[in-house]
Amino acid sequence: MIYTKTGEYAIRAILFLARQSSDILVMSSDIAKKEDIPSHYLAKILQRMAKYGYVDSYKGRGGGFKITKLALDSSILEIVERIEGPVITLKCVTGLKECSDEHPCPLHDEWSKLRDNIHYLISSKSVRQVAEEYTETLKRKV
Amino acid sequence: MIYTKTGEYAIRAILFLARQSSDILVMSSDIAKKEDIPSHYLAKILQRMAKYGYVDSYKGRGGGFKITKLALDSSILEIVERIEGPVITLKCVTGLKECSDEHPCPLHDEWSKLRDNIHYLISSKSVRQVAEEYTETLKRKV
DNA sequence: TCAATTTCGGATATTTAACTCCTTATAAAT
DNA sequence: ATTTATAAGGAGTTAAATATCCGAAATTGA
Repeated sequence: MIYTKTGEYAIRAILFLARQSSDILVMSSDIAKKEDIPSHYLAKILQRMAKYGYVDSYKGRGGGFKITKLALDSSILEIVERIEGPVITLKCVTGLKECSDEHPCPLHDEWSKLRDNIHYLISSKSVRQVAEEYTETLKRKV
Repeated sequence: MIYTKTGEYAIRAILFLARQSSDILVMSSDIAKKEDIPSHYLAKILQRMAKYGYVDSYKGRGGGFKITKLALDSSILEIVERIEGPVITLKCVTGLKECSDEHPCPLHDEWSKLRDNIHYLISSKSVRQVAEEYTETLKRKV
């Protein structure tokens, strides 16, 4: 896996919220049900994301969460790293201690490229873009 | 990270053994010291690798481990997956439940390619090749 | 034969991630 | 006001990964 579960849950929740119309509030428990995420655990994650400014939260009856502009304009990578720390930290796929740009192991350069590609893949589009494109895809398939 | 620590330790140990001359035995504790791996923990991993046939083990005074042909001819991926199970299982970087080849999310195809590339990177060369090429690199740099 | 050394195998401990539960604060509906 | 519904926050539990410890078995050297 490339994220922790916590990070994965965070993204799933954010992308879910990003696909809702901007004026409604969604309850934590609804997201949990729809996305099949442990309810109380997700609640904690949303709580953190509210602190980071990725969602706005409203207490009390009729309350819930909605995504913020900040999150819509952020990349998946940014949000995940905020939640779980650096993504793909392994120095090199060989794990060799001495492996570095100066003393590269045989896989080092290729691995560096791939790692960059992964980071690019999840950072070059905004959450908004990903969500919109995904919605389009689902429509077409019907 | 792309491997668990256990998997990483296993590879480091295997690559270390692959770089030793074929007639000597190396003690678990030596590998641990040289590769900076928790000694007792590594011992367990070597024990498992002995069962899998990746190393031969010799008890008693003067005993230790040496790598087998099987391991030298295996890829890093094969060995890691034997130790820790499938590498990079996450369905997709978006984590979306509905995401699949039929209903691909916007990152799905690119991610599939990258995942294949990673697998190729760590499976197309044998441990022997990687070890030899790395030894060459280290020589040149002196 | 005995002592020393090394792996083996099982048990235990520690750490971290994942998950749950309970109480409080807040807001809306009755 | 009171009830109901929701998030916030703190504490606790479970599970899995990581790490340590110890006695047994095997092998070598004295």
